Order: sequence, then C-alpha cells, then structure tokens
Amino acid sequence: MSKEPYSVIHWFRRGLRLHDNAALLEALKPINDGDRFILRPVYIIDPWYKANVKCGQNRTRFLLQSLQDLDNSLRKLGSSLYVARGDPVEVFEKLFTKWEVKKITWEVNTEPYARERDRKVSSVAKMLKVKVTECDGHTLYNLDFLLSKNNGNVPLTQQKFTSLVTSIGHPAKPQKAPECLKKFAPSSEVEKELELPSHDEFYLDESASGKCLFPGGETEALKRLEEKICFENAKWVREFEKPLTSPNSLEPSTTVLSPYVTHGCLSSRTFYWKLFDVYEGAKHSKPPVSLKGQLFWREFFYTVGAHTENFDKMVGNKICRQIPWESNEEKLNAWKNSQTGFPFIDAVMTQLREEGWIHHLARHSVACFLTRGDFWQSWEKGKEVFEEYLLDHDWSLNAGNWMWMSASAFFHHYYRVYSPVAFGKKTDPTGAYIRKYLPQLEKFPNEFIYEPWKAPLSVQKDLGVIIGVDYPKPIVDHGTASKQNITKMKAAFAAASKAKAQNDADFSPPSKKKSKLLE
DNA sequence: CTAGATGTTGCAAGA
DNA sequence: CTCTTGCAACATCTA
Repeated sequence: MSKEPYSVIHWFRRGLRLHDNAALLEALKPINDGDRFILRPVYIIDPWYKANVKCGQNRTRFLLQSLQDLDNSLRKLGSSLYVARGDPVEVFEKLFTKWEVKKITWEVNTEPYARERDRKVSSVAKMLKVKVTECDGHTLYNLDFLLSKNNGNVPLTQQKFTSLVTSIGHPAKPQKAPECLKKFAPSSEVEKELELPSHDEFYLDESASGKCLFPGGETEALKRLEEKICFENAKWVREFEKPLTSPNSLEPSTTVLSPYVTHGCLSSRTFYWKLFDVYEGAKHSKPPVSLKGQLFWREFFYTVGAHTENFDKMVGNKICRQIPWESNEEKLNAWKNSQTGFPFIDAVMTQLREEGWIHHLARHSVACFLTRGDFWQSWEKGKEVFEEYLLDHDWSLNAGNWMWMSASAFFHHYYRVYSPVAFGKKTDPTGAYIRKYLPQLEKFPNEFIYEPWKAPLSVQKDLGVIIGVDYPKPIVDHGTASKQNITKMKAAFAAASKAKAQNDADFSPPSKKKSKLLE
C-alpha cells in the first residue's frame, strides 16, 4: 500500500464558519494538479488568551457553541474539527511533522498579538517547508490596501473613510461553502485523542452564565441574518438609522448580528451583499447611519486599529488625547456592578453582565458616564469591563469606541454630555427597561423611576424600598460632576493642543516664514 | 488668512 | 409634539 498522502491544515481562529471562507477554500486547492491530500481543520486553545484577554462566562459559552457548530457542519461534509491545546508555535511544530503537512492556510488577523503569533508560526512553517497562505475575509477589504488607497494616511473621520471605500467600490462577493470534504478525509482511522473542549476546560460554569439569548455558531448566524436582512423586513432594513433606534427597548432594536461577525460565524461580506440585495432598486438610508454604515464603522475602526501603535492604550498612542483621568476603584466597581444609584446606568450594566449585549447608544451612555461625564475614570478601565462581558467584544471596535466616547480621539464635543436621567426617558418614559433589569425598583411610580432618590420617604416606605439601603443613592450629583468634568476637559484639550502645536513646530519642515527669509 | 460649515446619535427650555 | 435656541464651544476642512 502506498503511504498516506500529505496534509493541508486550515487553521480556524476567528472565521468560525464554512461560508465565504477564502482560506478554507484555498486549503482545498492541490499544490500540484492531481495531488491527493488530507484536509486537517484545526482550532487551537491558546493559553495566551486565557492569560491576557478578559472573557466572561457568556462569551466563553458563545465560543464553545461556535466550535461545536463548526464541528457539526464539518462532520456533515465528512470532515471534523481537530482541537489542540498550547502555544500555536509549539503545536504546529509537532503537527507539521506528524501529519506531513505541506500547506497551511488561515484568515488574516491584524490585532497585535495575532500578528506576532502568525509571524512566528510562518517562520516555523518556512523551516519545515510548509507553504503558508493567508487570506482576507474578516473585513470587507484588505486593510493595508485601504491604507495605500488613502495615500498611506490613516483616515480619522468616518466621512473620509466612507468616501475612501466609495471610491474603491464594492468589496469582493462572498464565496460558497465547500459542498463535500469526504475525499480529503484521512483514509486511516480519524484521530480521536483530541476532541472538542469540555465546559470544565473552558472554565465554563453553566450556573454562572446568564440566559442564552444569542447562541453562538454559523448556523445561528445565518438564521439570524435571514431573519433580519430579508425582503419581508425590507422597509425596516431600508429605513434603518442607527441614532433613531432605541437603547432601552425590551427587545433589541438593532440586528444583534455583531457577536456573529466578531467571531467570524458570519462573514461581513455576506452581510454586505445581503444588504445590497434588499437595498437594490429601492430608496434606502445611507452611511454612516444606515446598516451598511454600521459595517463601515467596523471597517473604519479596524483600519485605524491595524495602523496605529498602542491603539488600545492612552500612553504611546498618537491619536489619543492624553487626559489626567482619576483612578478610583470604588467608582469603577460601582459602575461595573450596577451600584451607581442611577437606575438607567445600573440597568444597562446589568443587561451587559447578564446577557452580554447592550445597544450601541446604551454603550454610549455608560461610557460617557464612567469617563468624561460623571466619574472621570480612564476609558481603558471601562474598555476592560466591556472586554469581559460583551459577546461581541472586538479589540479594534472596543478601543476605538471608548476613545470616541471619552473624547480622546475622533470625537471632540466634550461638552455634549449624556444625562443618566434624561437620555433613557426619551425612548422609555415609563422605565419598563429599568424595571426589567432592576426589579427592586419595579414598583416605583413613573415620575421617580429614573430618579428614585427624589421619591418622598413616605413613598419609599410604602414601597418597602429605601434609597440608600435597598438601592444606592447616586454616588455623584450629575449636574455638579458633569460641569466640573467639562472644565477639566477644557483644560486637557488646551494642554493637548499646546503640546500638538509644540510638536508640529519641532518636527515640521522649515516653515514658510523661514523660506521667505531665505528668499 | 479668516470665516463658516460640518462632524452618526446632548440637554433644557420655550415657542 | 416638533422645532428652535442657548448653553459654552472642539477640530478640521473648504471657500
């Protein structure tokens, strides 16, 4: 008998899907025509993530469900997912030899750790004569290509970015999932020693995770896409304007496709072209507020994130205004654990911790509150809390949006402060949302639901809920705190522009003034 | 050079 | 209920 043919690995990292997976399709192309080879779909549980990225129960469950779904889908096609543990460099060093690997493919990941990791794996592959093929697919466009089309400048406004992608034209159309993988299966017995991770291995405690409102996986992702972006829903899709959607409706007012796009269960290009189908020939809203605009926002933060050093930090980050934030554990914990005494803020943070998804404008409210609005805490601290709890946590989007909301970058109107009382009232005057997430306040009359500390003590006693005992008093007076913070912001902005002017003078080429003197 | 317009999504008060 | 305005007012681009 001839020996086993060589192997080709497709390494799943994000991109946990079979549809529109360019790198997976690339893995199915023979190195030489007529080659017979074995496809090895691999996922690696890399301890670096456990050590360096905060990941709460809900997102852990989402990832596990996504892996289970991926394995199911692969099995239906005659393949299966091989889950390995350890540092990818060490894992591949062993697997390349063991399986006689000649090629490995993966989807581009532009986050700092992933880049470094992929660089190391590439050099091991080169040493062991394994061909590496990296394919786009997580974003609509190749991010280096976008930068080159913008003359090497990082676009810093959405308007700039929109005109850039508009001048480029549509992104690539999505590719179909492979139909059958049987001919790539190992002829001998399938390797069984490494299986899908168990709940224990992922430190997943079902009792500690919340209701599963958004199950992970490509199957769910495509189902949700069909439900939301379809002709039956055409009016809603075409008229969608993000700022007009509600942050505190009891059912999400937006698509909640973000967790699926983040994990790559849903291809952003599949999303884009599905929107195109529903838009086609009809009047529809436009970026930045439209649904397509939401994909552009994602692409925008990815582009800036991929090309800005220390993008997720304040210090050493060129685009981030340096602001003397305070570090107060008590305030941070009150915010994180819904103990600020502002029901709207506390309700949003409860929804975040329990369910893992909150509306974009709810994120704005709590982010503004923690940073420039009320608590004057660093956006990096808030970013870590979102990192822990969000199902759709995404390195680029999280850092970018926190800088935005804290007026550290992109956004400069620091005097526009969200009110923790007034903002929610606009879309939910009776406080149904607060009652759902803070049941201890359920019986408060509408007039006090956003400001329970204003209810007369007699009312509090009748309800059996004493503010300051059963629910906290507000930690700060919003009026006073926000005014003080606006003043601090004014000073920080002035210092920053002074520093910028100094820097420009130091590093700019000879000024016109000097040139004139030379003439 | 200056002035004016614009930037995905503020609030409160008053017509 | 919708619209306008004052609040105190940034950075950036264009004319």
